[in-house]
Amino acid sequence: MSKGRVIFHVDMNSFYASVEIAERPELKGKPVAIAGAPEKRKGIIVTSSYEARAKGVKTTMPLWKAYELCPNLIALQPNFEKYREASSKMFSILYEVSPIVQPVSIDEGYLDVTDHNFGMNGIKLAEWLQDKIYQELNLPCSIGIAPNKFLAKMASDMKKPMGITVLRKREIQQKLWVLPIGEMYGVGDRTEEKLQKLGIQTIGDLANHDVVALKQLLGINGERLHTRANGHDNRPVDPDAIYEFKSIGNSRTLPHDTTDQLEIDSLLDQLAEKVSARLRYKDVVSENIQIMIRYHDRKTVTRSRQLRDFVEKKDEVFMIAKMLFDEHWNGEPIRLLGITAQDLVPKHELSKQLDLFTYQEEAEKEKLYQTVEDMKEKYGNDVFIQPKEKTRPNLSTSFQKDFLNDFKKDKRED
DNA sequence: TCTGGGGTCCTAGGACCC
DNA sequence: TCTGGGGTCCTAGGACCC
Repeated sequence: MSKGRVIFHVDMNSFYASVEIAERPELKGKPVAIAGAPEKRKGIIVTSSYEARAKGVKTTMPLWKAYELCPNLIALQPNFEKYREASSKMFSILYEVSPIVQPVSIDEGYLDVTDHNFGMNGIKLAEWLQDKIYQELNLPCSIGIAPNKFLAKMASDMKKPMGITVLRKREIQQKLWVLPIGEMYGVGDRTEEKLQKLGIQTIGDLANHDVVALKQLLGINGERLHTRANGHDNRPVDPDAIYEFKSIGNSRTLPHDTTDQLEIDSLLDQLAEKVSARLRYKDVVSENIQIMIRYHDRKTVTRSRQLRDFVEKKDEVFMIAKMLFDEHWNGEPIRLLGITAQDLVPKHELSKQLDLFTYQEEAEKEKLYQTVEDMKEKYGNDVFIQPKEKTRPNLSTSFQKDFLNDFKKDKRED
């Protein structure tokens, strides 16, 4: 049997608010909240200090409601640039402990310290780490210590702020099973409702419930939750996970619901610009563009198109988004628009396919090579490892130009 | 004038193929 | 003469998390 692992889950406490307080000590001890533009309707609470939470202020609560509960609330505009910087400093400290770090969001991550403990036991090491983050960045965090990711995650939630919690396998019954089912990671409102209908109130109830019934109710997720509730989770801490992103999207809620074509086009244009810039920054191309339309009544639809070419340029992203929008908008007032690039492929993985396309074009033009065998001879078998079955008419030339010209003309005529 | 913006994973139906 | 079974791809929506 292999040796048990020692996993940390490090969770920054009310991160955005703490970063602001670290910078402005006069805010310490006061009810501070980070919220979107106060004059606009997107003014919702993103996070808040523990003093604000004590008054009932919660994440996603509209700002006006937070003021009702806590009249002396200090609401600050978010500064994500600043938070990203603090985040990267925090992760640098984690990497000083172990190279096996998996960031999962801007303010939390897993560490595998099984073989990276400097001869300390888990608690001593966690104390050292928590202290270092606090001394160097003036930011509080909670750390969960457990033999796997799920238990470490649950443990870090048990003592906040500045807590350190060990959750051993043998302590599950006493520390984990007593928690209400809604507090389990992976159980949201909908799942909680469904489980309660089976009479499941606590994580312990879930752990001891018939797994077949759970699978029937929740599909594969039922089985997984059951396994986790029993303390099993063999997922490794994966330091490469951050490089494997699946989609890049931008969306924005309009200042007011609109049916105005110019306003809509201008927003689509901005979103396409952002998505494209981020694709280029990450050095990937996309094979599938999705738009999201949220209507005045919050009803939300998504529409996507699988492409015959990879796209990355703003004009390409815009064109496809605009096409999808025109095809599917029902004419009702719109609250939010979004564009997401999916099916991402790193550019460096593309060269072989591109070579093949170029080659096919050449071959067609010059009629030099007529058969697959010819191609194999010239390029080797490698080019056929990932065959693209569909032939891909090139979307990026005349069609695109026509489309964009039409669009610009439409705009002028308005 | 209730509910932002960034993601991941799973499900389910229809088309299509063998 | 009335309809199997398996697989993949595409699309849309839902649940969940921070």
